[in-house]
Amino acid sequence: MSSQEQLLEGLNGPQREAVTHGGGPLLIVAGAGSGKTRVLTHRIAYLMAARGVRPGEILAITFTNKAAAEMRERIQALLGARAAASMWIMTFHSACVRILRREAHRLGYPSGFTIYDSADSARLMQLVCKEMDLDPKRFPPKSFSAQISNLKNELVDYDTFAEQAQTEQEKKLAEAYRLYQRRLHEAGAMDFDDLIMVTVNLLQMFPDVAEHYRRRFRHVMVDEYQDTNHAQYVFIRELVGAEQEAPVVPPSELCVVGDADQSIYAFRGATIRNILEFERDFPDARTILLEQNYRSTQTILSAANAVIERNEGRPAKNLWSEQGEGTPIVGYVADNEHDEAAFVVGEIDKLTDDGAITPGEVAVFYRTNAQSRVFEDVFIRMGLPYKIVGGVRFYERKEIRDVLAYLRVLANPEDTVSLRRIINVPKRGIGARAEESLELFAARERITFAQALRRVDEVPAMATRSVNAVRNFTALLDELAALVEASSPSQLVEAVLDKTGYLSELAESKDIQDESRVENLEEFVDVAREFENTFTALLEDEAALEGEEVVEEDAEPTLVDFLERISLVADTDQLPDADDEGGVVTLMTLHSAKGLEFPVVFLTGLEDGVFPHMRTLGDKTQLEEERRLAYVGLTRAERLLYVSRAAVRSAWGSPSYNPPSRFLDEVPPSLVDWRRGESPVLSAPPALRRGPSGRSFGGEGFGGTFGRSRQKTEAPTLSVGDLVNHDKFGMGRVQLVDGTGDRTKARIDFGADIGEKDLMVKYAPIEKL
DNA sequence: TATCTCTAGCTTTTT
DNA sequence: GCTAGAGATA
Repeated sequence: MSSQEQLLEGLNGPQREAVTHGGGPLLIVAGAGSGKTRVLTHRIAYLMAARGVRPGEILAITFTNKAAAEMRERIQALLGARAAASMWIMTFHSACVRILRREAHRLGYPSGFTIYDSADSARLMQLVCKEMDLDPKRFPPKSFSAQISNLKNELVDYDTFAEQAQTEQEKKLAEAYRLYQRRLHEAGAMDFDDLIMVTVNLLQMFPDVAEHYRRRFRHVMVDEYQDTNHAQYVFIRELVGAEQEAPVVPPSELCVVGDADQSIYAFRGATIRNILEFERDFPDARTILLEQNYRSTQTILSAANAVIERNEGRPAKNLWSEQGEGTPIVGYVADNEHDEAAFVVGEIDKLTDDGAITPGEVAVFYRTNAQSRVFEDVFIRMGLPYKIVGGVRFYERKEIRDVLAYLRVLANPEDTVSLRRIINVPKRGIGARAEESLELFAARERITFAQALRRVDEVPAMATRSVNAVRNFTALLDELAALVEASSPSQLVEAVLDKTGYLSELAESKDIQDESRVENLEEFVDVAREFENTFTALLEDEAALEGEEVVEEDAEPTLVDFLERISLVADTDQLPDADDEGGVVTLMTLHSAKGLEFPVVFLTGLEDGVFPHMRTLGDKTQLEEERRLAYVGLTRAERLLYVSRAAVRSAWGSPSYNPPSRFLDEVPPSLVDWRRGESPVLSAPPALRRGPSGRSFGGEGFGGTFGRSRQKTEAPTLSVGDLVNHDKFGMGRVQLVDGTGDRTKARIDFGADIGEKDLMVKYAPIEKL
């Protein structure tokens, strides 16, 4: 059998077609569990075996590092490490950074530009708003950040936006956008959204750059295409060169894979449009449907199909399985979240005791990270091994960010946000006052903050003590900067910890928290060492591969390489690794669950207000996204699926009585075996019940009359334009009413001080005037 | 200038 | 129930 035949063996009809299709653009609509990654990797292998494509000509783009790592692994298994090493298999952001490092100088960025994550960019926006003297109540920096991020995802630059700005809000936003962008550029920094947008700009402004990458990447593949936003879509289009009039290089072959039903990132700009309109965007496109599911039992698929069918206007798709009916779904109604966690742990205990299941085969899903705490408590108490994916990330810890800020300043002295973060950390007597003087001086002299530091003697009204403190600080930076050339990243980390006195300050502290900080910093040094080892190995691989080209004599990883790795590979993405014996139970949010599969899945917190999330209840579009999220969760399960909810759950410190999730109602009852169908807690008198916000419905606590529950009798019927009075916010006017019955939501404008609020009419303490 | 205390707002989800 | 930022106090 030829190697080509081997590659096609075991694939079903549509899968084969997808692997062998050549020529025009290809859209693979891949239902959950339909062997999408298998098709992608086999397609790549087939391209090489049957069509003589070189690995260097292949670009495969994913959304998460997790997905990229998995694909690389599977390609390695198929084609060997050498071939895998010279392919670009990476996230959108990594691919763009790689292009930008080479080309961004054309737009005035240093090649070692800093990458600002959301926290950094929020900080910069705060500085910008302060500089503009904006009232944070009326113009919240956070909201500005969010809006600018949206604009960038739509490829709207500040000039374009300024032209169309009408209201005062928009005009201020336009101004903030411009200043923000200027500060970024001055700092030699880009935020996450810039990485995509600037790359697009580059490809559009410099034909030679576009041509270079078009020549290189003859085959472009995009995974999770339903999650692309507009900027990413244009990036792909430019890279492929689909729309040229008279192409110098013929368009590259494009192959995208996606499933509109699994689009769960619309909230950050992803548009299903891209997948729905693929055939219009790329003429001569071919679409192949993969509908056979190899993962789950028919019971699980039927449940998932029944739920997702409630979404309107989706192209019909019917997942089917040959795995048989399997076991019914197990349902459980707990009294509260502790009870729910205890049930989950109890079930896992039973399953693993029987020996039928190992902990590593079990996953517990929840909607928000906050829900993980209870599970963690119970897992620890019961001695069940577990692992939480996501949550508070290592690199978001204060001490790590502090050290990182030092490293970034060493790599890029103009990086203002980082510089200002560490200017007085550890405390060295440069307070808010001194910082402000420096800022003022910089503004007046039209120089950057970093330059102002160097001219501290000229700053007026600066205390001698402060001047000395600043001098010592710059001397410290210079001392560290002198080490950069000759040191590895890990040595630099150690030097920073030592010479700044950061470590000794923590070591002397009596605070127990600081002990774990020291440990985290030690771990960080290890991370740096680990990075050096793997990086050097990788470089050698690549060098060996491109044999005829110049082999770099010193394949030492630089500080910039290290920082980039940390910005883009947010966590040492802990995939559940099948290698270690038995493994541990995986706990994660539904979002991080995408792309994974487990024999046993617990889907928890199925309550209206939790999942679907409170903020989505009144909005049909958002609710449909929640439903897709439910679909993703349900389809992760291979053999055994549990669904559970809690009658009471404490949120914001006080209990809230949530109704069952509507998604539960959408699962055909015949598929669910309710271990416990209701909770006695539900029969508590209404006066004792509390709404999601913790306010009691009726009178105050026990004193209230049962009959006076606001739940049924007092929810006012509102229409747009009504005047209302709110216990806390005062008078307001109804702007918008949405939803029906208990789920009615109203947007009410309470005037300039408070602004608009979206309130659940049923729960909010409002009366109609 | 540094530290303590209080309060508001907060929880989606990720690169 | 927690945290970041504001304001008060030493």
